[in-house]
Amino acid sequence: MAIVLEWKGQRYTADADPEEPLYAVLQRLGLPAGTEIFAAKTQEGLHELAAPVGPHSFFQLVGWESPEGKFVFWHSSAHILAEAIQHFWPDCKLTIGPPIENGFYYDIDFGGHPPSPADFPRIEQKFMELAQQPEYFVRKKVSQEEALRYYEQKKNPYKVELIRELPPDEITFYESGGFVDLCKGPHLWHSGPVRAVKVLSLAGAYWRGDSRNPQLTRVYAISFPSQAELEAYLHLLEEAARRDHRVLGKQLDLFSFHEEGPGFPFWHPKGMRLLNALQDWLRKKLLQAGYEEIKTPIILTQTLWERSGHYENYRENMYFTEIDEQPFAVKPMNCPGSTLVYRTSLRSYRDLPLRLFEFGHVHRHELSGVLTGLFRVRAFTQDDAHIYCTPEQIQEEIQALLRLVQEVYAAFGFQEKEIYLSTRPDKYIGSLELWNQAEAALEGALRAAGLPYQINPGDGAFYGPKIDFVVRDSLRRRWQLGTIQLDFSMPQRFGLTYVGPDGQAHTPVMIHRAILGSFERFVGVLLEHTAGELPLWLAPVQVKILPVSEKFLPYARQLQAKVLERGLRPALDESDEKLGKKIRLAEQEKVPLIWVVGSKEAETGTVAVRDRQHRTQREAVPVEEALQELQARSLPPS
RNA sequence: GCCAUCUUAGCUCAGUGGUAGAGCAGCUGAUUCGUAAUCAGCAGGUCGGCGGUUCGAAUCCGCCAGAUGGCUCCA
Repeated sequence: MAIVLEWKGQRYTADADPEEPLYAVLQRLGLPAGTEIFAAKTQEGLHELAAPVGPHSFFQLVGWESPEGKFVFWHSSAHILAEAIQHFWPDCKLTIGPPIENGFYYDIDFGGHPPSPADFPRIEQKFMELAQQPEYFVRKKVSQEEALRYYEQKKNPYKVELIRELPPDEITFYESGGFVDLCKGPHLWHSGPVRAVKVLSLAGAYWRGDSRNPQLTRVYAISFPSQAELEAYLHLLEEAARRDHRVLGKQLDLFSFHEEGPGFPFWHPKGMRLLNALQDWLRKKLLQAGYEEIKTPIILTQTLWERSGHYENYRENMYFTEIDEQPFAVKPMNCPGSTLVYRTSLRSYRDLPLRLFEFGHVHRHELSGVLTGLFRVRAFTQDDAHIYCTPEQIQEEIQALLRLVQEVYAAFGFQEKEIYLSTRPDKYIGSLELWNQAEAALEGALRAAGLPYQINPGDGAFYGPKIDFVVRDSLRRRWQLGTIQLDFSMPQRFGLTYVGPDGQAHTPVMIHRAILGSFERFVGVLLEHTAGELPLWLAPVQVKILPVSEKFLPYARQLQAKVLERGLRPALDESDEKLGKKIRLAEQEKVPLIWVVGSKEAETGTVAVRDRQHRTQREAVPVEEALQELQARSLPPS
């Protein structure tokens, strides 16, 4: 039977017996079976090299370069990891060990004696020993009884539980070396290409992801076809660590955290300069886009939250207090406050869409274990807005929003983004008709904007469908930022109405939306994205003025005043240090522009400009010219 | 909240049961300097907190807090 194989864009044809393993065909063609080629894709999915050719007539061969190739590679690596661990912990109970985006893990019940990081080297050593034998992965179909007997004898309740849930005639074991594991595959033909491994970390993980279940030890690791690739990956991790916003926040003196307020960021002067630059820019942009700004109180009566449904659904995450013996709550969201503003006048359809934004400071009692720098805090400022409109206006509003979101992300250099449309869940409120109309409006807007998106069926909120935005930063890490959510519930709960052309009261649709998400989190993302090299329009210190000696301080102060007059952000080094030291410090602060002033400059009314971005130095630039250049380059993207 | 690890001077970190250390930063003095660290001196710590073991604890044990990596969560 003739089959076609594709490898690296080349097509190969071969005569194959359906019974013979795929690797035999590849070997006949002289293709690097098992070394560079890890598996094949057919119409039915992934096909391992050791499996018979079967009825398929076309095979797309995959190796390290493809996500599927990595998937198989790391899946097999997980088995080897388990075998290595079992060598040192013979009584440990294996559960599951899948490949993930970067590497793989294995969840193991060590029965109270888990490994420690000190054990990683010997695990890695044993792993490599096993991988390089090499081990061949052999698939075995077993009956349910046989499978159960095997794991009951091993006293492994986890595998027993898994087996009971599998279709009885689809249970397979994989054997590699002396190691046997319940697994549906697919796997490498053999472990030969696994030439480097790193055990990364240990973590607790609940059995089946349920916090009521026993906690297992998750061992994270990653493997590569070469030592060089492992090293490149470790360098990437180092680079990510170097860009850690928590480290940069300290180095650049932007913000801090304290035991006295876990999860509550303290913003320092330079952090406020950055935060304000960001907010000033976005505020202007929103006003231009037809929004109006509001501000609503931080503390509101508990009855308000009961009415909004937050008390019912979100109580655990709220902070409560008491005023004049009445129960109050600290707002975890801004929407109820916004609806109170909406209700202060009788709204006409002519007033809609009404776009109200609020840089709202919200407090949420996040679990202590999830707090992470600025990424996950207990108090943050959302770039929140609520748009009240008629159902007919949804699509146009969403289209305008999509344009706005694109513009905002582009301003920070986030080129790659992913968009997710989440649709009606099983439990929902509102009429089916309204849902269909809303989903069609969201999808229509995405289509009209020509934006690629993925659908998360059933992942919408109970009160409406939503669109989420995920950007990729300069290290290609993903960050969820903005969200657009339609809400049919809140307008009803708060009795919001508008008078239609028919003179009757109608219920408006509410669109909740955040573009940056929260300013705190966004600053964190931005710091990691830029490695702290903030663009001039955001830099806390745009220009640092360095007098060559104290004699030129008066001239330097004049310059500082001129920069301040233009609403820009200077800093002045008044220390009694030599110029070299001042330059060094300013460069470590990642200040975009440095003005050096000494006798020449003071006498001629000039500055010497040192430019970090262009790595240039220019002497004797007239002050006015330098100021104009600074101002021009500090303009935010429009 | 759960699991693991960590917490020493403002910062970065040494210090494995026997008198708390370094570099940077800070202060004082000298120096007045031209594009990535001037020199000298000084000061700075109930070793996260509380309790225990011990003749003796930064070091060993327990509890608490905070942080880090995960899990669960993120309406």
